Amino acid sequence: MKRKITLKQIAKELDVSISTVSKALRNSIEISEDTREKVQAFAKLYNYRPNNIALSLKNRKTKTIGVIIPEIVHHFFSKVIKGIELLANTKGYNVIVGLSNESFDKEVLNMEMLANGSIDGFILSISKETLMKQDYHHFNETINQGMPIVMFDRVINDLNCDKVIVDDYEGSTKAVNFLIDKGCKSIGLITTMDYVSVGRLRTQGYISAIENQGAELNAELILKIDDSNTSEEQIDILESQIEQLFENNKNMDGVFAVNELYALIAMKVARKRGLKIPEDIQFIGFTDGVLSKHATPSLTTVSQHAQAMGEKAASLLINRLENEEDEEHFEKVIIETDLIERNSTK
Amino acid sequence: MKRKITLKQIAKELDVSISTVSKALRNSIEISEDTREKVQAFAKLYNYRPNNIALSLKNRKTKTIGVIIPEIVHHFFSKVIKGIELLANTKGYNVIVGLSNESFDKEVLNMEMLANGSIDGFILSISKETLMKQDYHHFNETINQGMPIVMFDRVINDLNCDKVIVDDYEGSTKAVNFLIDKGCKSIGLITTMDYVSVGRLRTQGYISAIENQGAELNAELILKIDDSNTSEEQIDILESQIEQLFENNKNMDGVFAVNELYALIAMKVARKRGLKIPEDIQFIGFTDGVLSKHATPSLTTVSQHAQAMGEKAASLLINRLENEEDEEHFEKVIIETDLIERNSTK
DNA sequence: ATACTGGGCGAAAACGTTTTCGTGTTAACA
DNA sequence: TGTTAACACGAAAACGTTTTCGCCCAGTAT
Repeated sequence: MKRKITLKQIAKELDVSISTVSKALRNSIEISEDTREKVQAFAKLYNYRPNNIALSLKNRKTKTIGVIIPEIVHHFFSKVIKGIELLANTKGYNVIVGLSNESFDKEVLNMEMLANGSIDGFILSISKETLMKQDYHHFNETINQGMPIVMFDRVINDLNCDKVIVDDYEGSTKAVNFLIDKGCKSIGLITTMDYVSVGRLRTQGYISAIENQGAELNAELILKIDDSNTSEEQIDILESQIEQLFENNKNMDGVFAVNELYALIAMKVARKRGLKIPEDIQFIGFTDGVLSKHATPSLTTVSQHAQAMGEKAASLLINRLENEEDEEHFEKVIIETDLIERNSTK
Repeated sequence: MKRKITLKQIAKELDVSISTVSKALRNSIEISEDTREKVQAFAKLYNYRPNNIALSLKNRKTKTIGVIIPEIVHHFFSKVIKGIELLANTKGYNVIVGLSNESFDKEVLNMEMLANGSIDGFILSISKETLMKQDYHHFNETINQGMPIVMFDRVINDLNCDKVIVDDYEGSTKAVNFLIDKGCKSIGLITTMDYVSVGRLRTQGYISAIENQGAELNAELILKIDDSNTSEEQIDILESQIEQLFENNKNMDGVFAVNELYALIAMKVARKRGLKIPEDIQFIGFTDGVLSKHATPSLTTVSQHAQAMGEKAASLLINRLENEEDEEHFEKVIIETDLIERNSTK
């Protein structure tokens, strides 16, 4: 077991100075061709690679991006990571992942762990608990220390950082309008509580689509789920709430859900009640997960282009890291949504 | 924007030496109480945190684990990462993620990027291309340089590292026996090509369960899918292959699939052919993804306990990193599978 | 013979820590 | 008063790089 070789060892072995070795390896013209070749041959033989940590210390940059997300077992987030990793890799960056588990404390802890020199910048999506507490001091402190942040999906507006979001509002109106075009007269909405900004925006999109149609808004048709405690076995509760929604709106012939799970459960309830999809009732979800694609019937959905979001976020961050120029001017990139038609709509 | 403060700056400000500051902050008795308090107060005021990179360089350890996986948009792998992250975090370690995308070259590249000091050890699952080429030099080199590796799920046996695997063989026999117990007389198998070790083992489990029953093995009942080109739109091909399987075995009344997607598509085909699930034909998949849980009908499945695998892998690695003693003796941990009964079986 | 020029190389600083080993001052003791 | 011990602190090395600057020597010009 031979440990990795260092410049110092090469220098000693070849009886030259460390500086000479370093310069020779970097093909400096200061060094004679003879010495250069000798050093390079030796280095190659021993498979020399510069130590990253030493380089990081010297250059005061790590070429590493910190990513903090609420959850990784989640199609959307893992796809974003994929996008980040893909782009980061092409630019020679590594990606270090921290999970907040939707917890404020873990989010803060994770950021503190990474902000002490381990990374050059953050890409993150805010945890639900943080959104609820509205305590953003850790973001501000990080930014004030000169470490750039790029937020995606769950962002807060008045913060000095770049943001990448999906056009939730527009995506929702698109979906609801689509249902209306397909003949739906009574469209239900299954959404989250308002503190999750994406839930709020999607709700607003629904509302404006309905109102633009000249139809009056029926509060009975809107179901707001409290998913703050993310326990797996509240799925039963979810199902009974949706059951209730159907019970209260017997003539409901369309449902827009802000995520695919809600949509799937709703379809299940509809089926139980003997409704045919999409003949009697149509469904659209929001997100581009696997569930939608392989559900029966497959679910028409508003695609968020998660991977593109990740790539864009990484690209924004790396740009900011490598061009110090454009300080004080922050971008807010909006990723367009697409409506993917499948079999849950006519 | 004030950059992070260093020992040197504190020393200058308080007119003491760097060593004094360092010792004062670590509560060394060498330093008088007066000075200690003064330094600590100042440090607290300016929110001093030691620079991780400098510490890494000094200690020659980074407290960071490198994870290389073939794909992250995948329930199994993301759950493993979750387990790794969870355990690593409690031990003060960070996790840096690299994706091989099932490509040999990217796997090698990613490992090289990280093996130069950025991390203390690897946790990885081998890419399909690497398995096919059977070129493991990069693993051996890494190990020879004194950097420990823990492999999970897709492992190779004759390598000096710890391994965490799921008992694929036993899981499969369990599943097939379950189908037999439930009255299935003609059980189909949908599996992958043999070079994917987990596919091979699961196939063997199927075979031995059938043979143990005294039944003769019918090659017609076994469908091996070539998923080496992982293009999304070969799903149609997949479907038609499964269609063929049904066509060739009209009396098939049970199907065991080595992953949940195969099982779902098979259920879809069965439904198209007018078969009722589970009355006419029963299904079991392998994996614990979301699809199984929310499919219609929900899929009985062999659960792999992915998160537990991740935790175990991280724990093995960290143990090895922190106790230099037990070199040369490597563990192979087997995670038991569980059969989760849902509605695709009687 | 003297003064330049420049090629080839090494010493040293710097990045931010921790830690070992002095060293100077003071108080106590003989 | 002289020796010693304890106390409080600082200098410096080390981790592995890169880079600036200076030095030596040979060759060329004067």
